[in-house]
This record gives sequence, structure tokens and C-alpha cells, in this order.
Amino acid sequence: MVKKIPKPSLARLPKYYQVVTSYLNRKNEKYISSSYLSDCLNIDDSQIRRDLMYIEIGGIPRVGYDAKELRDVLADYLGYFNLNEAILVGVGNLGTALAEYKGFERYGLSIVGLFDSDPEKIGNLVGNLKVDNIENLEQVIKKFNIKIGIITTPARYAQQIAEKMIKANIKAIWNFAPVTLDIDEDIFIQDENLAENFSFISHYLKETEPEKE
Amino acid sequence: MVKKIPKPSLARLPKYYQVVTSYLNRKNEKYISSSYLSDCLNIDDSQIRRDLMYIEIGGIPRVGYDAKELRDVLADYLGYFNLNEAILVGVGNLGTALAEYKGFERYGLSIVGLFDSDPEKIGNLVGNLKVDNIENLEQVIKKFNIKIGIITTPARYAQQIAEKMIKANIKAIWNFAPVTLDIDEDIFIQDENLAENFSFISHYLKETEPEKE
DNA sequence: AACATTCTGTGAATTTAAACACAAAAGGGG
DNA sequence: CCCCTTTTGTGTTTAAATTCACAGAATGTT
Repeated sequence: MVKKIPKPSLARLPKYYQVVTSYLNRKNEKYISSSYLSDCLNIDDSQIRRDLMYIEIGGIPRVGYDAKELRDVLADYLGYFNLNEAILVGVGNLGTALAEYKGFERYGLSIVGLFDSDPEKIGNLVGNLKVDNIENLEQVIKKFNIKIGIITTPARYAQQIAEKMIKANIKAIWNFAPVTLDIDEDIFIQDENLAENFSFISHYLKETEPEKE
Repeated sequence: MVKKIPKPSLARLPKYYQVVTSYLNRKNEKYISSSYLSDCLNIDDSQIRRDLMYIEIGGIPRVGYDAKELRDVLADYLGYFNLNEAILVGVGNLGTALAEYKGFERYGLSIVGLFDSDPEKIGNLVGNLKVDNIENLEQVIKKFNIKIGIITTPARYAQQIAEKMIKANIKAIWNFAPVTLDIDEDIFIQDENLAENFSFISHYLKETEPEKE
């Protein structure tokens, strides 16, 4: 068996996908080289070749990788060709933005249900979906065999929502609430913490501009 | 001079901040230990102690770290006490969500200007800010000496917006557009690519459920 | 058809990060 | 006041990721 792809390599694959896609849109070239990708992304070229060996694609020496094939192999490997239906809990600003965002479609993500506990919101139309009562969450997940749950609630509700999702047999959670979910089951959790990422900027600015003492 | 903090360590600090903050809100304890943090976050306890040595805080053997002090040292180190004013370009769904999001305040981030090129949007009120014409971007950045630019435009505009920001002497860019910005200047770029992060989920689901062949 | 060039694929070396392991410090209990 | 337990701080080890370096393949050129 082939060695499992390391996490950092997996994290780079979507970047390759992005570059090769835009390359195909802009240029009329059949092949793309690791050095081109390297220039676009500031990633060592041997690193790129090594990453591409994990997914099963071969390049041609002196020529490069078949660009269309590379794009499709990446898309397949990353699961973009699969239909990934998700439900979202917490129809605030962020939840609404995600629900209405069109950019996910090409990655196979389709948000098919919205839930909230606020009576003011239940029944409202967001995008082309009606906000459903959180009470119905488990039932809907089970009925439609939904695999992905997106949590955009305030932090204090996230844990209990996650537990409900898991009880309904969800497989992966995309968590935008700023808490670390405490989960025993073998569920895939992807945490997305905007404030956390802002810290990099905040710290950088503090480092570079020590205005006071 | 003390050794520079490694990127992975820096990335963990906001998590410590989050845990110690909630710890202080919930419990009435003066001290917090690395093993407690370790349990909450699933991070090796010696790793945590090593991380905390980069910021200048000392713990007490057999007792732990002073929780309030830890929280404040983290906040200071991460720049949360600084006022970080930012302008945002691209008032779509995501831009609106970020502009209206209250959660950034406690990290010192304040969005003080919104810009768009769409005449339909210019003049609209989003949160308590009026959307300004993109033409005025450079002028406003310079006038108020803004350090942070947030890009939530479609991918194809991101590069040119970034260049305008840089011309106006911005210091850091938080880029939500799914492109790699090509920048020579010594500017801090923080890329935020939701679709990219969704790939982890997508790939996981594909791995665990090989439905077809 | 020999040669130069350019790109892939991959062992080997290097660098970086994480985990282990334990001495030393602090405090509590008998 | 001595021993036991807990927790920090850190030298050392292990593991992982990245980079180096180069053989070998494909192609163009003279």
C-alpha cells in the first residue's frame, strides 16, 4: 500500500487545484510544470512533485503534468466530484453568508437545510431555503442521510448542537464556533476560527510597530 | 535575544487564550495548569509549557500558571489590546457578515470602512457603516492611517485591490478571495480560503465512504 | 545521431516540530 | 519536618516535513 498523505501535503492540494484551474482558463497549454506551480505558490518544486506522487498522477520529464488530468485527479482526490450535502445550524450573519455563498458548489458542497432556535428566524427564507426549527434537526439528518453539519451558532450552543448531530449519525462537522468541541466518537471535525486567524495579523502588527515603550 | 516563536506555537496561543478566558468565566480558581489546557485541547502538556515559555510567563511548580496573568500576557502578546482598525473591500454576503460580526471586538479588530464598486451598494448602510466608493479607498487608508485591509471581493478583483491597498501603505491584508496574491512588498498576507478548508472534509468523506467501485 | 536542455521522481541530508523523561520546585499531610 | 504528590522547565530523543541533489527520461537542436 502507498504511504498515507501527510496533512501538510493534503493542505497544499487545493492550492494546486486552484492554480491549475486558473491556468487552464487563461492559457491554452496542455501541460503544467512543478516549477510553474512553485512560482505561483512559493512552494519548493520538489515538494510539489512529492505531493503529487501521493495522488496518483505521473508527469512527463522535460514536459510537465497534463494540466486537465492534474485538475481532474486533484478534484477527484479531494472529493469535489462527490455531492456533499450539508445542514447548517445557526442562521446569524455568518450562517447566512455561508448559506448564500455560491462558491461552494464547484467543490461539491450543497447546503440543503438551515436550522435555528430563534422563533423570529424560523420560517424565514434564506437563499432559497426556509429556516427550520432546531427541534427537527436529528430527524432531517437521519431522513436525508446528511453527512456534514455546519455549526455557526454562538460558542455556548456549539457543544450541544454537535452532540445532536452526532446522535443523528453525522460524519463530519465544520465548526465555526470558537470552542473546541469535546467529542469521543470517530467524527471528523474541521474547526474554523476567524478570530484565531486574525491573531496572526494582530501579532504581526504588534511586533512590527512597538508604538509604546 | 530569545528565540523567535515557531509558527505552530503561535497558532496555538489563541487556543490557550480561549480556554483560559472561559476558565476564568466559569471557575473561581486563581491558577490553571498545563495539564488542564492539555485535556481541553488535546495538546501535549510539555508542548504547552514550551509554548508558554516563548511568551514571557512563568508558572509555579505544583500550582500552575496564574490564570488572569496568563490571559493578559496572551492577549498582549497577540496584540488584542491594540486597536486594529481595518477597512473591508467587497460588500457581498461574506463581507457583510464580517462587517456585522460582533465577535472581533474583543480581539481589537474594528472594521471602520466598507468599499465596493457596485453603484447599487455604494451608499447603503451595513451595520453602522455606509458603503463607500472603491475610488476613495487609497485616500481613506492614507487619511486614517489604516493598517489592515480585508478583501472579500470575487477572486478576479483581489489582486488589483491588494495593489491599491499597498500603494496606500497598508501593512497587512486579510484575504478571503480564493487566489494567491502576488506581492513583492513586505506586507503581511493572511489567506483565508473556506473552500480550501472544506477540502479536508470532502476528502475525508471520500476516503471513508468509497461508495462506487 | 550526438548533445544540450529541462523536467520528473526520489534517495539522502537537513531542518523543524513534537514527545519523552526527569530534575527541581512547591505545597500539603501526618 | 520529612515525605509524597503535583506541576513546571528543559535537555534529549524521536518523528515528521522540507529541502537538496542528482539520476534518468523526453525533447529539441545542430
